[in-house]
Amino acid sequence: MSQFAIGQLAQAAGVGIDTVRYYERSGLLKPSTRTQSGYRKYGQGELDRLNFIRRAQHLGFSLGEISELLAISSRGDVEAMYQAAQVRLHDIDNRIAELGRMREALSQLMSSCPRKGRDVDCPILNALVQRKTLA
Amino acid sequence: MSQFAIGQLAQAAGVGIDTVRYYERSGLLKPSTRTQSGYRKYGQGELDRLNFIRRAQHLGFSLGEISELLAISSRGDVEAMYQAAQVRLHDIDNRIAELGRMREALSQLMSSCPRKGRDVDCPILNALVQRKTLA
DNA sequence: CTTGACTCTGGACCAAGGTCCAGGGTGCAT
DNA sequence: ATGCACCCTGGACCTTGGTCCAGAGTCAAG
Repeated sequence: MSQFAIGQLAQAAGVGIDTVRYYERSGLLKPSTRTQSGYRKYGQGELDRLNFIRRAQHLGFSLGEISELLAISSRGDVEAMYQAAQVRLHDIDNRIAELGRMREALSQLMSSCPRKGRDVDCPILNALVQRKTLA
Repeated sequence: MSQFAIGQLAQAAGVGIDTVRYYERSGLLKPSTRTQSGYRKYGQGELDRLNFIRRAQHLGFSLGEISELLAISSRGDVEAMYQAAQVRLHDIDNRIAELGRMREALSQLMSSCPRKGRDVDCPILNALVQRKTLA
């Protein structure tokens, strides 16, 4: 009978107590029972669920998405899981592409910056001030 | 004498009026003058500055960083500008790397997902539930 | 002179994901 | 039986970059 108080659960999952309560408010994780005095009690299933949430977050899912993932998971719906992963993957790709464009623009400006001399010779400054636009 | 009211300035830069006032609150952009009745008046310099802010944002700088960039720019400090760009570039690289790790983990899980059949055969589900850990 | 568009201020509100606090109650060990 | 660690609730607060609102004042045209 592995039963945890909220502090033990939080520690076991490496999160803060307030985070656990926040997840509960968000509808992601509720205690399996409460004691007469109102203390939350969690079992192994809740710890698994909490770890699931953390791992999904690590893959970049938002809490809202994770809520859906948990429902999908509880249905064992493999196809839906795959679809959700695909949506996530596309989003990650978009973000990488956007950052790549920033990176490109910035490094391009930097590569032609003399790093000394007058401001009018600095392409970074020029690009931002639009004295002459290089990017 | 190109003088703009806030609405004209906002429109010229393609931002909202509230955004201009927000930048003012944030110490980024203040009107060159005010009319007797308190209306903000902006000149070409302020429009340039606002465009600078927007372009820097587009390169991924935060408003706090942009505040520094503006100071650097007004000093014409090319070296500092380059340094700031470099810091930004590293941050972008870090974010790209992090997203790349997510992408890798996710696509790896997806590639070995049969997309049908029982949940125990879905590596995505398994990774999240830690039924067996694949990632 | 009136109408309508514009602007003013101060402050509230939004997303997301927490984090912290006060003022109390509980559980366990000594 | 008392001290200390733990837990409860409800709500406020944080960050970032805005967005929206009410209630009031202003400007330009007709």
